[in-house]
Amino acid sequence: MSEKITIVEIAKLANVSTATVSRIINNTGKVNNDKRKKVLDLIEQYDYKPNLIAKALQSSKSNTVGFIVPHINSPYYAQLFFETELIAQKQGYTLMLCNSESDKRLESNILNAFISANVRAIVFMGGRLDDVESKKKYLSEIEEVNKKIPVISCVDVPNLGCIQIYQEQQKSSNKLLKHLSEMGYRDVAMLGGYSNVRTTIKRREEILDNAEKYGISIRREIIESDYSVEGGNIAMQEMLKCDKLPQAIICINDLVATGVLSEAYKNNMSIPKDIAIVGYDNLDISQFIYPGITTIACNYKEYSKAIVDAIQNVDAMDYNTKIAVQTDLIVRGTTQLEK
Amino acid sequence: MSEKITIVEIAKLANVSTATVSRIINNTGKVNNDKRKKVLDLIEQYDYKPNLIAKALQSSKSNTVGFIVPHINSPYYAQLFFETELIAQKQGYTLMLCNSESDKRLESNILNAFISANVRAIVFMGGRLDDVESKKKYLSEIEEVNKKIPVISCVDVPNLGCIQIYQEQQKSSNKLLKHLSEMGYRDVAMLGGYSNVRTTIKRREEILDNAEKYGISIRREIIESDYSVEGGNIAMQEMLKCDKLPQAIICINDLVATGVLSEAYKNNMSIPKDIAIVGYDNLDISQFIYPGITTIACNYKEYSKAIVDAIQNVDAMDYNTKIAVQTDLIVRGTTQLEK
DNA sequence: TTGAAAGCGGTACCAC
DNA sequence: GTGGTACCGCTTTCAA
Repeated sequence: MSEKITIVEIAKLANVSTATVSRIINNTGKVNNDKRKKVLDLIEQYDYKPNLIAKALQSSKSNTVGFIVPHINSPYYAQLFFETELIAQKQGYTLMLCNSESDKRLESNILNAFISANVRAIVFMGGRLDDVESKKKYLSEIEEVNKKIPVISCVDVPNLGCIQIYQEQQKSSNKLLKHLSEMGYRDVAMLGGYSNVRTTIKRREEILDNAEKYGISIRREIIESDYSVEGGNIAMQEMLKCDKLPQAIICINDLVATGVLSEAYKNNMSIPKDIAIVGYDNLDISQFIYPGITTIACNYKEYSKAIVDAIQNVDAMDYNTKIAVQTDLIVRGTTQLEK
Repeated sequence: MSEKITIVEIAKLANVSTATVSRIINNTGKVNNDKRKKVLDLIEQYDYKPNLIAKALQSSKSNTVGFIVPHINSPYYAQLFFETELIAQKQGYTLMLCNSESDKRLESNILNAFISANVRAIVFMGGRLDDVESKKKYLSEIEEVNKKIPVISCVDVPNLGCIQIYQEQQKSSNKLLKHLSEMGYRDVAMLGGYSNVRTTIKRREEILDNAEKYGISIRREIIESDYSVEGGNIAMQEMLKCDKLPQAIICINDLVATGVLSEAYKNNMSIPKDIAIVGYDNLDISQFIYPGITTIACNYKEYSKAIVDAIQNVDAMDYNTKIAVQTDLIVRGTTQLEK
């Protein structure tokens, strides 16, 4: 390994002090033009790169942001992370991503790593924060962390003292119900997700609370499942045992919807004639899998922008800032026959 | 924000030197038991966390590993990253993930960030390294980086002086051809991917070079596409314009295969009766989307393990170490009717 | 404009 | 066993 060159060497070679080199690199303070040129040349020549660790130590501020997601191999988190990283990168931030597996010990390790790494902010996407059973104690742990390092929660958690940025659900639920109603689906079931997950509860509530005014009746019994395609497969198998199938199924997300769709094909059903299917998130695949999944879309770009904005302005923001990112209904082939 | 407590404060409070506290924290050297207990109590009480930045500065070694992927929202990279992170985390590493978008400037920024952050190693997944047209100049830049920080390439690049870990393709290609032959598919087309991508070229070559001995003829013309479901949609639309369809299509990956399958459904085709479909990678979805995609599977766990092993033993490894991770054929409904 | 020097929070060598 | 202290690479104040 070749030795890394430091600011001291550059300074020596240029016959100036490290202070001057520092000024040149960071464009702070005035420096004689000849010296500037000489130093810049040397930097070029020796391919000098400032040691960000030293910089971070001295300024007690790094340009790193910590991300905790339950599973990055879930396309929803991947998409959101991806968009966020694109924006954050342009602002000079580097993101550290860790998978918590929603596991207490893992998450705790990650938090410590982030604190020790002096990250600018910690962004929490789902996981234990999304668990309605998470104890007061846990929430106050998060608040403790928030005292040292700004925490941004991507889940709407009541009474949690940190910045929260999450998806708006009400308007789009109404749009969805209106759409289903117009298409003539009156007997509708919900499927997938677990009843201890905040985001899931919220989605269900918005549907349940508003269905009546659109003349839609929602089946009381919800077949639960995890949030994967496989979950959709299994839940749909269960659903198919019903005496009378609903006219439409609202799935907890697009992956589950994909699984439901797939299982429907397996049983030679025609979509949406035999049954209509709806998802949430608007993953890439939802658009391209036949016949296209009708979905309540996450506005990934807006969401990511809000996150990065929060990271940048975190010091000026109130601990209890809540930001709801707009969502929208996207109608595709699983609810509406192509013309 | 509450002030972070440092080793100096702990030392003062315990009436010992920082050296002693350091010894206790790191379990290096002997320390009187009373003092140890006192210090440990203080650490607990004040929730002291050593500043990893300072540690990294002083040891000129961090526990961070840099990952560069073209798109984390590609499920293949997401899956591989996920598995790697799980293992790496257990070994005490934190991974930094950046999306290069295969863009020269972005990638360059990322590399600088990684170098400045003093990462233990840099893992390259695809991207520009996978571009067969990447200039000698680019490769020697990578080798330059490799002199400062160990680089691990997940692409098999001839004449590149760094550790390389990639998927074995030959055996599984033969297995695939054997399977297709046994199922009676003689007229086979390849679809998807671009001809400037090393991994793609390799996959195609292995098929082309071995088809004959299994009595299979591969169509000369390859319809290209990007590596997404949409790419599969579009390529399949093109394919359907053929006078005579092939009996089977080998797609460049599972996403493309999903797109092809979807387009086939759209055209009321029956799979695999009308046409058989094969993919690569074995994504989660391939198993659960009806009727299940036959695929050449990446062994994610083994692959990830090899990567983490390399990170740990990088200093002892030869610059030119090449490791081929085994792949395997998984037969599903797109080539074989369910019994 | 410029440089000397004091840290940032640890680690580790050396002396006691 | 233990403490003093130089040092990791950089920024920033202060004085010149």
